[in-house]
Amino acid sequence: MNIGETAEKSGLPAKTIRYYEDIGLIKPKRSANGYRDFDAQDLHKLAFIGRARALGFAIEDCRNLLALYEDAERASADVKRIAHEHLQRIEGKIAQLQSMQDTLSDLVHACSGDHRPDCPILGDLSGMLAPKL
Amino acid sequence: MNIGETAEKSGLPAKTIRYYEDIGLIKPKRSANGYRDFDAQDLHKLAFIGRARALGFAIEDCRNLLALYEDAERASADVKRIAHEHLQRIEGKIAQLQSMQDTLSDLVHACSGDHRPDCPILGDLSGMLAPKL
DNA sequence: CCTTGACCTTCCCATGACTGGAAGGACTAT
DNA sequence: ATAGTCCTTCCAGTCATGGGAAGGTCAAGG
Repeated sequence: MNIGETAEKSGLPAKTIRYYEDIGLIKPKRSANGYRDFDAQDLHKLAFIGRARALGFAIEDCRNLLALYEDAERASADVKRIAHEHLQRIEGKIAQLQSMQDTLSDLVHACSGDHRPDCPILGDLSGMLAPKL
Repeated sequence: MNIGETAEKSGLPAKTIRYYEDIGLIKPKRSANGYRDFDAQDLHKLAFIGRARALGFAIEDCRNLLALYEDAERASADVKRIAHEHLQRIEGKIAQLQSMQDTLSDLVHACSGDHRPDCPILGDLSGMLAPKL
């Protein structure tokens, strides 16, 4: 299977699939003409990576998860640890974004948004207004 | 004021301040010895940028916000539009992260996390288990 | 005057995970 | 033969820095 068909079936862009080969996540065979030749297992791996990426796992996490997936002797504890650490990173990011959201939401609501120059958003950024305690 | 003192007072690393000069956000004077020489206005701008960055605004947003801040004839509507668009991007990111969090949280709880190989996390990633409808 | 150490300068490289594009070879259909 | 689509590699860019090398400047102490 050529890269175009593989891209379509996996849902990943061809560029991304080449990149994954570059960094050693997959190792497709080559046809006589030099084209990459993907088999069902390559496709399965790509779909695995795609789902892991969609859950926000970093590439290195994907590499480790793939290795565990292919290791029949794995301990689920290892998988759980990776996922749990990732979950905590996500929770941290959500908290950070929600803090931004809270402040921004207040500022946007406080801004009249008309032709006049007065603006609490700029006031906050300039440090001239004390933020809420 | 040299860059070290400016970094300390603004809370930004000296590297970052040099970068901000590179991309034209600030234009500090130079002393005879070639050192950057920051005045109160430079420091104020840096603090402004620092606060905007802390709210997640992109550098280009910061540039536009700074220009509006320095324009006495600005319309607050322009500021509000930038902030509102940014707020929507943040809300989108939060929603995306919360969706990941939901799935991951379920998977992590469902994984026994012991020495055995059975793992619903890998099951989900491999596409072998139907996710909840 | 010389040295040490702290500061400053510019320049280039690395990050993460791709994405875009150029230059050129391979295949298919007419 | 030619056109069009696919494939290849390689190089550069993204975003907002951070790290580190090589070298100039300055203030203090001996």
